[in-house]
Amino acid sequence: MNLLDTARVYTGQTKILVAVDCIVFGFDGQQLKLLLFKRKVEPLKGQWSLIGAFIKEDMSLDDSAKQILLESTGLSNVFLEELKTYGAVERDPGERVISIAYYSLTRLNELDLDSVEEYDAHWFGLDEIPELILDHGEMVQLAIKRLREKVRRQPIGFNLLGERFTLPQMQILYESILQKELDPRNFRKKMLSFDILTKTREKDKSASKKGAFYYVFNKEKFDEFVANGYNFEI
Amino acid sequence: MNLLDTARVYTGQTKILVAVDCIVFGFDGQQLKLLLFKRKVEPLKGQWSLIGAFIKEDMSLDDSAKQILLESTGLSNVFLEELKTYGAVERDPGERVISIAYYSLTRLNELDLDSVEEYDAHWFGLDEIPELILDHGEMVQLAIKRLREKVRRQPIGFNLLGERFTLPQMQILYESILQKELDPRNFRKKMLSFDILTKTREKDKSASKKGAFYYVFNKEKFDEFVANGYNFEI
DNA sequence: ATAGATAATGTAAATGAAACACTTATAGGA
DNA sequence: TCCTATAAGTGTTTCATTTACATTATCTAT
Repeated sequence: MNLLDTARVYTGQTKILVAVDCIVFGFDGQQLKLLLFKRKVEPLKGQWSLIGAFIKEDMSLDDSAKQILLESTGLSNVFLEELKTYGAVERDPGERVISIAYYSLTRLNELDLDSVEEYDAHWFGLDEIPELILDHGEMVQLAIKRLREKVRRQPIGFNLLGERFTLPQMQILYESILQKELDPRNFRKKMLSFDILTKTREKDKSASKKGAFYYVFNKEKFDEFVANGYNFEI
Repeated sequence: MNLLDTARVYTGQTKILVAVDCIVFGFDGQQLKLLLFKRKVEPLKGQWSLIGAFIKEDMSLDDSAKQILLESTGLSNVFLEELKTYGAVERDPGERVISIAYYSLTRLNELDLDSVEEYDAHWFGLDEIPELILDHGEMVQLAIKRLREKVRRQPIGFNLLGERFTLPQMQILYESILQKELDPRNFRKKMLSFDILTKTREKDKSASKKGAFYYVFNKEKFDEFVANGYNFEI
């Protein structure tokens, strides 16, 4: 009997544990960071891990991911996207688990610190990520790669910044994601050319005496931009 | 009790049916086609569907997808990549099923026609795709979108052509994927500039009296190309 | 008043993409 | 065998985009 002979016959099929794991990125103004958790249960208790949970009978994958994020960080309405599904037979030593990895971009300063502490979490710079359980390290590396690709095509950087931000802040963010220095003149020119930022009259003076003007993301213009089939290369 | 309190406690968790569905693309020399199957079992028997099967206990997702493809088309060693995982609670009326969609690019002329016929399959042009069961239509649309993006960045076109091919054939393929006409001078210039094609001495005379030279894909040069961090915009 | 530090700005050169038309090779029929 | 029809093959110019690069402006603190 081969695979297809039994296709779509529901009874007698193997059911499997399914989990969602979240790769949570945040930006602290200097560098891109990753939120990791100390695993609380056996096996592998005490080791660093992504946050995740099993899928419940009555919840979709996307909703599960959203809820995990809400419970662990207090954040909702964040950028959250499926990364890849991991389904090697022996990937979890406890029992077979298929895991759908999601990655999210969060505003680090809006985080609910109580939630985070409750779960024994810690932010790590990308160059100081500890060894992770199972295939979580692989998930993280793929997420970083995907983020680098995506940030060049879509303006997802806003998800990592606060409501308002300065162009120098934004440049630092892009530099920390792409891991390379960008020319400030070219960066500003390009970023402003999309015409999706609105300059405010206030300045952020925390980083310099002169101060840098705050900008806000202009959703209406962005929606037009998307409708016209955007191209957002940095 | 919230989601995270129970995270990674294996016992007592809900197990779920998990399936793999394959979107199979092929190119017949004129247009890009999609392989669809008449569903053989209830519910929804007789309707058009992607080919798929439930995951067995002892097989990874990737291997399941490979095997499905092998059984239904006789093809192995084809381009096969995860597309997205579909996990809405009510997506399957029979019972909850989480499905990992894969898409593959095959050489239509190498297909095992017996296998295909045995499964009541049919090739459809992208403009004549019938209504599909469940969320398979959505999967197909996403796969087409992904293919269009991907073909601009990676030389996956080779997977849809035979061992050897002419540049006009290749241009038709790209035009049928991207759904727009390309300038033959610019296309050839660009394609040859990657330096991953080797010209042979034979010509294909089926399409013209003059005949077009066959080229073959040069894997060594391509590997160099990849190693240097390619960029394959068409 | 000045020094120090970051923000803000423009232009020229190089590269890459797009637009465009004619010549070449061959088979098949006159 | 010569002519015709048909698709294959080829270069150049224009335009747009990207990269490289240096100075002035603004403000605070001393």
